[in-house]
Amino acid sequence: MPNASPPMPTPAELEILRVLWHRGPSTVREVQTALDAASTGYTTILKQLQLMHEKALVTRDESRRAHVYAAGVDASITQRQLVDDLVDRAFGGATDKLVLRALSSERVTPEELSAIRALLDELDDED
Amino acid sequence: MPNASPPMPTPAELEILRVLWHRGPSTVREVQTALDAASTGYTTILKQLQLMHEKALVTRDESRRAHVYAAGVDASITQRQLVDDLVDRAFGGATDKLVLRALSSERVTPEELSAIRALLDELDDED
DNA sequence: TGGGTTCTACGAAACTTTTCGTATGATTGT
DNA sequence: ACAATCATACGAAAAGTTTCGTAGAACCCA
Repeated sequence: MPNASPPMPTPAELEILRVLWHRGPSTVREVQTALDAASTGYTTILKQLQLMHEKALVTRDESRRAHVYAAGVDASITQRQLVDDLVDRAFGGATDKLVLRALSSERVTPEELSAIRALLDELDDED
Repeated sequence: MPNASPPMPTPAELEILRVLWHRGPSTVREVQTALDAASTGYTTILKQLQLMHEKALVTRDESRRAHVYAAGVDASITQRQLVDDLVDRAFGGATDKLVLRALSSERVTPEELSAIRALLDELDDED
């Protein structure tokens, strides 16, 4: 049911959003332990979530003592925004340039290539 | 001939790099006028380029009075880094997820889809 | 030659982001 | 009931980014 207006998440905020997207509504403690190595202090995460709440990037359930935070923005919408933003900033708006750059990375597996080919076929069928 | 170690460019730095990648070696004035609307002050761009020089993101030719700056990092390498970074931060390392998200954007033209399909075919041939 | 123009260098303000210390209130277990 | 524990709130330091004002050197030209 999320939104449209909140600002783009910063890098640290995105880390937190990924946790919330993955595990669903969570307390500060849960987010902290989910963050690899938990190298960042507890109050850092707390403060981060409080700021994100002000920015409407997360919602907060205060009914229990340990407040429960949930993502306030869709993963799909946010990811789209981030991709579009990078397309504009680094590729001058040419989406295909970004895709080509991503695909020529050695980090792409054959399975991933298959998934992409399947999507291409779908897009063709639509038109 | 560029390199590997310089830090990732910030958003404002990326704007400048795009100008240098596009027009080649340029003076501060040329970069400024190339930047759309030239809304940012001259000394701002100058300072930006000086900082980028310290970071080795650009090289500088001081033989003439108006120093000539050139990109110190490859477009392809930098773009790859930025894409990989976004893949990690927003998609948990799954490159295909980013590609799918990019392709399902309404901003992709049929020509771009063709280019991507061509690359997929190339990648298949290699294996 | 002298005044206006165009540079660079330097420093610093204004913001944003990230981090954490400390205070304080709620909860728990013994 | 009391001490230890766990949570939030608040403030602010530390770090990074973006912006520009001002000073002074180099250049141009009437």
